[in-house]
Amino acid sequence: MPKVQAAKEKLLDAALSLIREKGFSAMTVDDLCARAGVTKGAFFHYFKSKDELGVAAAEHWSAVTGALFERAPYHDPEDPLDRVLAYIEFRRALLRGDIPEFTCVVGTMVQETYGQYPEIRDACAASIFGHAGTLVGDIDAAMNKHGIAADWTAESLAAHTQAVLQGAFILAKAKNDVGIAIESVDHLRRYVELLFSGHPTKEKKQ
Amino acid sequence: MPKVQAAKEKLLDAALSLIREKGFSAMTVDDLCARAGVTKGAFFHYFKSKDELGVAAAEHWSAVTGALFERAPYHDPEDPLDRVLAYIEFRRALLRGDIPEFTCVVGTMVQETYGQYPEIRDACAASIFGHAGTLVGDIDAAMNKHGIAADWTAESLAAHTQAVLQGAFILAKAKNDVGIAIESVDHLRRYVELLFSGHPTKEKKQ
DNA sequence: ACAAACATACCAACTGGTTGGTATGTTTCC
DNA sequence: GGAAACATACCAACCAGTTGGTATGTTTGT
Repeated sequence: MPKVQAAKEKLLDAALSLIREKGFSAMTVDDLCARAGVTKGAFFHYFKSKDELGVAAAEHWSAVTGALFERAPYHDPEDPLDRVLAYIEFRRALLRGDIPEFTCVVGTMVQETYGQYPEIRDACAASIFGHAGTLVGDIDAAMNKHGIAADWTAESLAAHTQAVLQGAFILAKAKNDVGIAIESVDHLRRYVELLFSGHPTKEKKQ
Repeated sequence: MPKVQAAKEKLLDAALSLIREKGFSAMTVDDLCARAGVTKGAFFHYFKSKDELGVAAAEHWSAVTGALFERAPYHDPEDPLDRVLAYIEFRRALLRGDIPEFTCVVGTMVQETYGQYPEIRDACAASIFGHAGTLVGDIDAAMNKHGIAADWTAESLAAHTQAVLQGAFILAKAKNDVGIAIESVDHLRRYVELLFSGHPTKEKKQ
């Protein structure tokens, strides 16, 4: 059982949960080590500084969520609009449990770091907009199929879905209640439905 | 003329700008005193703890923004839907300058404090949902006038506007660019228009 | 009217615990 | 046996909060 880099993985996982619970600034290196069950020596063996861990945590988050969304079932529908709506429904279904279980690590972290740690900010941006980018293909296909010529782009709608989700997390934290977040996601779904309603698909309807 | 409570006001104003710049946790009491131009003694004369300042800062933010929105011109239109759309346009117009100039203090603060300082969280919630509450009357009136019987409430739409704005701030911080926030507000405006389009007003149309 | 008593508004220096980070081991794997 | 993977011990700077003060009002008793 060689457990290569076991401490590093444990530290990164601990970082994700601690950032979700108390944010990046309030999370101390000692917190991190305690939760990971390693010592400070291990921490600074793998990370030159707390900032560097922040960047690594954002990248770790991208990897973890990337895998989750890649294997999620919302890609299955044949119709691209159905895939977009299934994505939103999937995000809605993820809103369960306590708040730190469903909120976004990089959304939380970027609020505290955008002005002070540009490298963390950029890693968070890569995570958020990288994920948004995975939606662009489906939105674009839906726009084409439904013959939509709009003053908005697939990219901007994809980004908007992330804005709604990030904002929903903030409202849930403030109200200490998931329900308010679910309602915003419902508004988002309704918005996408309205955007594409009244635009029959190219194939089915002339 | 020893300016009654001059230090307290300066400390609260300093808190608003510092929280917007670096968040609540990363802001130290020394930071606050330096920016306010007072000493630590003055700080602890007015606030028992940093937590208590957090609560006071949220309330101060409520007062400042409350006054701003109360005297804003978006209340002028006679049609309630026009007032709602004018509010969104007003929020859009506020998205100018550097990021700390337009982002939301309580939205930032609640992310870091919701799990550790329930009193700060509640003060932030009161600020956010108190402001959202000022929209409910207009939305309700618009729903009545346009004869809308929906599976959503005026309250939930009002909250959703705040979710979009909060999320837009996060995206702007991540991308270090206001533009992405403006695009989300445009999506929000389009959503409200779509919700009420196809529902002629009760008076004008039969 | 007036001073003693008290309250408010602040300041400078200090404290003990915490923080990110380092220096120097010891163990584990190939 | 040698390097990577940790652990132990420690430090200087920083942190929230305290102490003990001064200066300037305001209230009260007479």
